[in-house]
Amino acid sequence: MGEKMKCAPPLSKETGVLDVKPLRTLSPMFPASLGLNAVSPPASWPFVFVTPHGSFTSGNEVLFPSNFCSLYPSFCPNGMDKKSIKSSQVKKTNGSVHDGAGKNGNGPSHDTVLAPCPLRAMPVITVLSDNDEDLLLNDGLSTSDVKIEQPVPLGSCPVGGGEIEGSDMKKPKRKRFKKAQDPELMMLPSSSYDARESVEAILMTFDALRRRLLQLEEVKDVNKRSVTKAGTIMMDHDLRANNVKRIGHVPGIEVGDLFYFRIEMCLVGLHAQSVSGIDYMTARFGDEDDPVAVAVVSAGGYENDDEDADVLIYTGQGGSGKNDKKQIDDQKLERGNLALERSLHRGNEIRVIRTAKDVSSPGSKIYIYDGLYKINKSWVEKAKSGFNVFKYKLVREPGQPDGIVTWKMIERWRKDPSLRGKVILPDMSSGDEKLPVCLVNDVDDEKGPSHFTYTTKLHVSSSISKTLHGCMCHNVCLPGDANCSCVLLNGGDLPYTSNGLLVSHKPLIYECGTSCQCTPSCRNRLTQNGITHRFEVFRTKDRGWGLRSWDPIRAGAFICEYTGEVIDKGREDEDGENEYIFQPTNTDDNAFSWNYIPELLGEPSHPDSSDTIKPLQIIISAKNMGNISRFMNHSCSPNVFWQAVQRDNGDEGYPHIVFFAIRHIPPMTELTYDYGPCGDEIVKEDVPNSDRSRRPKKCLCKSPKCRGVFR
DNA sequence: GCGAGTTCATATAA
DNA sequence: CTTATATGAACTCG
Repeated sequence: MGEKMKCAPPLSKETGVLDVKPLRTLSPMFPASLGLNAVSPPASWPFVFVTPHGSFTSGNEVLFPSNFCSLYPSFCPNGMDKKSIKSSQVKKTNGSVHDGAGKNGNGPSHDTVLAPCPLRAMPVITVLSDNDEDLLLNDGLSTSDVKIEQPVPLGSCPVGGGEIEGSDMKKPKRKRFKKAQDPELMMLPSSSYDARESVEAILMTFDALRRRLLQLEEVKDVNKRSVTKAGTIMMDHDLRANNVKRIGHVPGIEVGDLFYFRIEMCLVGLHAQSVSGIDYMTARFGDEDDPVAVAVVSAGGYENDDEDADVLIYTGQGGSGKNDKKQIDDQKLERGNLALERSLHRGNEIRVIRTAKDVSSPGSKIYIYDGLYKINKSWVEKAKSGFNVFKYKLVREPGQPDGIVTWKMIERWRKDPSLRGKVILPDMSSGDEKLPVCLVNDVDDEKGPSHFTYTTKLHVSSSISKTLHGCMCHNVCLPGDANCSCVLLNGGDLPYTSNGLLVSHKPLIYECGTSCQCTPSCRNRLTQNGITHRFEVFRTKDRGWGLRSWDPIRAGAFICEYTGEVIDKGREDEDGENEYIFQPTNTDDNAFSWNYIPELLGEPSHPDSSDTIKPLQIIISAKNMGNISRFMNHSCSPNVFWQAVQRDNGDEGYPHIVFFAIRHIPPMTELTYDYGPCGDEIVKEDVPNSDRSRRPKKCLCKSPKCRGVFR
């Protein structure tokens, strides 16, 4: 796309000189999207990826592009050849015992040379059972206490520097599922946090790709296949995690994790079947091989709703007609049914994925990982059709975090909000929001936050210019409409999908405003129409009040706007310490790593980087008036990011600040965003008076990537 | 607005 | 390498 950024390099206010920000190595927004955590790659080198481990098999020489080191000196350690850096050694230690934690100096340290590698060969965390699998399977039949995660050997990493593939790229050979016994795969462990990071990065990349494909499909009249297309692209590029089937816990995946498509569970190794409900593998028990089930997807939704949430009655597969779901034959004891039967005898753990209806998009389902179960008994039943079906009773293993129980609990609250309990205020907004926002305290005796006025509006001082743009669309703005001035302002596309998801993070998004002709139902008015999730402000254990949602929040979904009063620079702390300040930081180029990778679609890489982004002047104080966003806490591993949206005035330094979900967020998970790094200048130099309110505070986010302090 | 039916997909085991 | 299988996903129709 030939979109041109109109932003000039920023002028420093004090000197009037070009204000060139030094490149930062902090990753304020996204811990590691595909390993791009340390730097954003230069546009001319789009296919550079950095493994979160920094470990490569010995003998693999990885080459930097010629300009790489000059652009990112922090990446190229002194004394190393600029063009060719031999990565740190990875010992292949067949059979040796690892502690599996990586925290005791066993894993790669942060000083390890991070060597970039072409995308196709991006090392994906792959998880193995211990090489002594026989022992594990017989000893309690659980691998859940063994966490050995490894990057796959970079066999396909081309030596000689990554050739950039364009749209004419050949279909790469897809890697098959690996056998857990393969000694090739026995390598050093790394921390389980790396696995989490990898899983999140894979899911983020998939969904960004999917949203972009959806956006393209709306304009061109092509086959509507964004989900499968995005999935195929991910698979073809080996952008996946846990590509080794295993019994029990899958590293990087936690009970309660959400998925919107079956392919998402394939990509992260939770459930390898794209359609079938029973995932199984042949495992070795002593000197016998036996097929056992490793994961099942319960597609039945809540049909056994009143039953014990820890029990699942699962029906076997097979016996149904070709294009028909009806039984036309007895089920046979083969494939998945056989595996489930063997699992009953072997007593192995089986991952269970339950489904719920997605209320925000009727007809589609949400998949919820509900943890490990074991089969308790099995029997054959005559179905309504008169044919035999297999039934299996699965019972949840004790001691796991809540999964589907939380969903069922919220379902009850929704019908009768009094069941929520510990409610201080049923609606903090007193009806101003479209949905009530309750204030709850499950933790201590605090009766609520100090007084403020709830407002859903941004209160702007009159000095801000009000020149408005406006489109002439009659009903609603349509994707690809070259006559819509709002589409053009947004670079040729509507920024949101038809179901209200942000496609890509942008320096600035132009929504339709008061001078646009389109109706309020125009999709380009997403964030001005108010909240769409049922939120609660709750008491945290150690960080005051926080924000979370009863509803699941999908990646890219609009959460809320930062409302309050726009204040002049230098007046942030006029009446003492002000913890309710929003001030945009211009150092978050990592926000753009949330976006899809253009090269995967054969598009040129986008020039969205810090030097094209005009810094925003706006400072918002929510001290005296504000909404739910004033309760959102800081995290160094956030699940929410902010986005500037132009809507009702012409001054691009004073946009609205709105929040979107980075990834799928399960119900009752605290929402957090990154308040931005402490500028070095603030930490090192004396804090000027005008910056007293921005004094660095000790961070309690507990993220492994925690920077220790925030503003 | 829904449920049934249709079409076109896909990852994996065998 | 090919083929059969499956509690898919998105759409159309009544």
